Order: sequence, then C-alpha cells, then structure tokens
Amino acid sequence: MLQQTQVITVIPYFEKFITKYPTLSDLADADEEALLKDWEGLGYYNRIRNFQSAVREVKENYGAEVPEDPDEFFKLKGVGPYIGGAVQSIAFNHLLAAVDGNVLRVMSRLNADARDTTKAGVQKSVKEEIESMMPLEAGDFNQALMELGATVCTPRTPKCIVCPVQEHCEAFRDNTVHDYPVKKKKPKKKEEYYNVYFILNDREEIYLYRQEGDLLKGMYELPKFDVDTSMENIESELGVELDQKKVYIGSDKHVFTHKVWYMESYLLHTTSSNEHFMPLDEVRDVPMSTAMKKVFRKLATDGAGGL
DNA sequence: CATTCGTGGCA
DNA sequence: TTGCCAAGAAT
Repeated sequence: MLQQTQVITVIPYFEKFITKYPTLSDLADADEEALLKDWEGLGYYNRIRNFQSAVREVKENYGAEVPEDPDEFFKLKGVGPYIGGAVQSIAFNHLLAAVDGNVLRVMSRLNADARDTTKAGVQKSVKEEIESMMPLEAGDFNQALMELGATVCTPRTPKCIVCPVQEHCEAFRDNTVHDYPVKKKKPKKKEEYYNVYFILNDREEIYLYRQEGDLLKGMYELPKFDVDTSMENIESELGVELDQKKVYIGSDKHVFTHKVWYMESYLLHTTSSNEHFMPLDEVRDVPMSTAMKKVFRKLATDGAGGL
C-alpha cells in the first residue's frame, strides 16, 4: 500500500484490510474482484494482485510463515528493494536499508550528491552506502531516516534549522539544499480524448465491463471510444443497436501519472441486451476507478437522475 | 535503463 | 492552473 502512496492516504485502507482479511488465508482465498473493490480509490491496482500472489506463495510454499531469508523474501511478487529492506529490517532485524523517496532526498543532500536519483543504479549505490554504516538496530535506523525526510528534510521548505544532522550536511554547508535531490524531468503527459457512453436498456440495465489491458485492469468501465469513432463502429464493437438520439451528460478530465483523459459523456438508449449489461442497482458493488466515478457522478447530479 | 502503472494534496 | 511528490515495482 505504501508504494508511491502517502501514509495518511493508506491508513483507512490498511485498517479495512487487517479487519476484513486478518489472516494469510483470508487474503489468499479472497475473490480478486472483492479485493479490487476494497482497494478502490487507492490506485496502482496491480499492487493488490501482486500482494495476493505473494500471500498465496507464502501459504503454499513457505508453510504460511513469511520467509526470514532475504533471498527468499525478495522472490515474492511486489517485493522490491524498498519493501524487502523495510520488512527484513523491521520484522527480522536484517541489516538491509529501506531506500524510499525520503531517504534518497536526505542522502542526496547530506552528500551533495548530484547524481540522478531516479536511476536504479544510483538508488542501489545509496542503499549500499547506508548498509555499509548500518547499526544493529536496522529497523529503527531505517524508520528514523525515512521520518527525518518526511518531517525535517522535506522537499520544499526543509527545516534545516532543527535538523539533527545539519552539521554533517554538505548541501546545508554549501547553501544548496534546494538543488537536491537531482531528478530527471518527467516527460509531458499524453492527452487522450474519449467519448463515454451510458447505454441503458428497457430492463434498467447498463452496459459495463471489466477493463482489460494494463491501465486500470480489472476495474469496471463504461464503453469508451476515441472521439472520432462512428456510431456504426460502436454498435458493431458492442453488439448492440442504439437509438438515434443521444443526450449530452457532461465533460470530465482525469489526470494519471503519465496521461490525461478528457471525457465527454452521453446517455444512449437501446432495446438490446447481452452479457455486458448489468442491473443499475449492482453498479455500486463493482470496483470502479476514480476516473469512471467522476463520469457517473455527473450523470447522478446533472443527468437523467436515477443513479 | 526507460516506461508504465493512480490518486490526492500542495505551493 | 500546473507541476511536483508520495514508505516503488514490474516489465
């Protein structure tokens, strides 16, 4: 949960998961769609699939005991350098570093390190440097380093005046704290323009399906097409016959890490039905991305009422 | 090594 | 309004 996600955001999800899935088996046996519903809104949805995969692996191949051997633990899905170091140091006191964004920022300033911290090789180097001076209280040390970054050595206005390691900080000495960490600039987000359709039939059902591909995989979405797609193509793609008149619902923008969706939504009627149609009162129970929820919200407020 | 994975808060 | 950033990992 904590991968690229703030602690404050994670807390309510964490509470829900440990309550609803208190044991390894509860998580291992859970339905993927139910897990996605509980993860809804947290983003990076592959994380929960990876986690379930790791839990099943532990249950089946490690006697339901989380492996204390770092080499074994690192084999689990979703376990990378950070999670591996964090868990193995905090839970089992192995002398491994837990290098997250906070730690990279702290270390780059301490050393006035101008290397690009987005590069895996640089992160590995920082990890090895920390491990070369790791005290026996590895878990505490890792958490202290992260906490220092989260509360004192912050991105914008670091509180150098109260920093406990100020006298060791090369960037502070040089008055160049704001030059670190060095990161390569992110490429511009790709803009994508879609028409999104609420297709309702006579039985109060709506066309809704699980998203495939990689982005938002497993989350339910409304039929969505490039803006230049003809109605004939849409009917043929979806296997439905659509009434001529369509009602404009609204416009939504949704920003992802690497792309932006611009969505225009419309309400359409059909007399068709197929396996993709779902009763309207079941829509609330399926996992849906924040992007699609925005579109639905507009229908509920401005549209034909009813949801 | 670079790209692709969500979402919300903040300046 | 825009870009940055968050207890990163898989591909």
